[in-house]
Amino acid sequence: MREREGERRKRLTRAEQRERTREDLVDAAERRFTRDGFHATSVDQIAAEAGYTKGAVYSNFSSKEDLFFAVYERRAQRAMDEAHEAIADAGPFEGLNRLSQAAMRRRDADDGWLAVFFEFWAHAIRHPEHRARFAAIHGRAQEPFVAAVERFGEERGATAPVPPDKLTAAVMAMMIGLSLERLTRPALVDPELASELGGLVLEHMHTGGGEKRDADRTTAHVRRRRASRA
Amino acid sequence: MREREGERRKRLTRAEQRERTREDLVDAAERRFTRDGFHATSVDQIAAEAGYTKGAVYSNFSSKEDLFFAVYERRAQRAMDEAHEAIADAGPFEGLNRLSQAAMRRRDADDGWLAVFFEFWAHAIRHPEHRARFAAIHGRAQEPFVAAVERFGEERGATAPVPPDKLTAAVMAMMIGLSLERLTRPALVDPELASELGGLVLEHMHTGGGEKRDADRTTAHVRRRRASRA
DNA sequence: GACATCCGAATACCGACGGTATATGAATTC
DNA sequence: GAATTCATATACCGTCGGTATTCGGATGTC
Repeated sequence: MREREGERRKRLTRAEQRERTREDLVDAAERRFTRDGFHATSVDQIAAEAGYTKGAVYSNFSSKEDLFFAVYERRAQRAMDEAHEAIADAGPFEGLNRLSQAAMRRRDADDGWLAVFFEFWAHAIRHPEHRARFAAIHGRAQEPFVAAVERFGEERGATAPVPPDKLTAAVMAMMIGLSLERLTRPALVDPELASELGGLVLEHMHTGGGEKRDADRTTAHVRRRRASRA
Repeated sequence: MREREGERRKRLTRAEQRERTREDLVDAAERRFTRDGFHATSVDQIAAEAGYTKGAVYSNFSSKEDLFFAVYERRAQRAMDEAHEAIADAGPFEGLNRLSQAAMRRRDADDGWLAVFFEFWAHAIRHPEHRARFAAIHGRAQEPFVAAVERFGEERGATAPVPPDKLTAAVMAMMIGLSLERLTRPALVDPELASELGGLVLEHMHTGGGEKRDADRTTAHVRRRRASRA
């Protein structure tokens, strides 16, 4: 890694060198984190994989978490660009459709990232100094979907009883919960079920909720909620 | 902790002593794990909280994970007993209703456990030697709910297009995803929304899916699924 | 009841970890 | 071309999970 594509490092200015080191480290961190997880990957291993030592890491990042955030931010940005493009190209319906299909196609290849993402999420819950930054990226990554849900409602001419950001968060949380389950008990999760339930919820929330249904077909949960309002 | 309620430890037989030590350690582990998390809690701290040293832990448990499993198994057993009782007492409708209310009431108090549960789940995903045991407990803990979903379907006289264990796993995964989201971005998760969506999915799956609806009210996701079948 | 055995728990120790303080040497500045 | 700066390497720290060993009281035997 001391040379890259035959190009001698010596030719680089200090700022370029630093930038290249940063990129090398983020690349190596992404490979190792997704392969082995956050805790199981040591800072030494990442540095070695990139062709440096720990000193390079701590001179470019303030902590192991900061390095992970660099990976996360890059991945989130790419996903947002992809989502924005799909929705701008094909509108909210077909855009979400395409994104959902693409995610399904990538499913197994993304398991490593998904695993480390959950691991770091759990880590962030316990460490207030990282929680806000995690929540910020996680929230920003959902913005294209919130926008799509808004347009979905507009094109339907229906307003959901829940604001679009909360509705989007709920639907995505559902997908995420199913992904988490799939990593532990793969046979139990039908991949099509996830996207069908997502669609169901979205639809339901834009057709007046359960209020058009007759009482017999209402679940205990919903009935209890109505009772507690009265 | 060397004495308990004025009772001298010396009076105990060796087997009783060992059993008491185990209980003390599991109690201390539960307190520490739920308060600080799995990785942030050291085996030394747990031992000290229980009034022992690390030696006591490793003479009673094969690893830190084994100790966590002891905590998890005890909690799972208690939850199962509670669920079985509620459903046996009040039937699947009102039983799930009561359990859902009880969970809502405990919500904030259970955050610590929820956090360490997620943390360990992510840990188990990366460690095959613990994954099976985790999946077994996690699966067993859902059995009362699977049974309730089955009875729900029977009393409705409707069969869901998805087997009850998969349907239960999906609904619970949804709840879990929303809980996870709430730990990071509390304001974004409406607590009532979770149980309403759970009820919605359950109901929907026992009323012939979306097939009775007209085409206009079907989402892009569902339309795509139907198209891909044809 | 005295002695030998057993075994649960305490103690001492190990390598690996994240992080820090310091050293080094090449790029930059004057 | 000497002084300075600064990115990276190196040496070191406290803490961790886990293990090997030691210790001492309960247990079994006569």
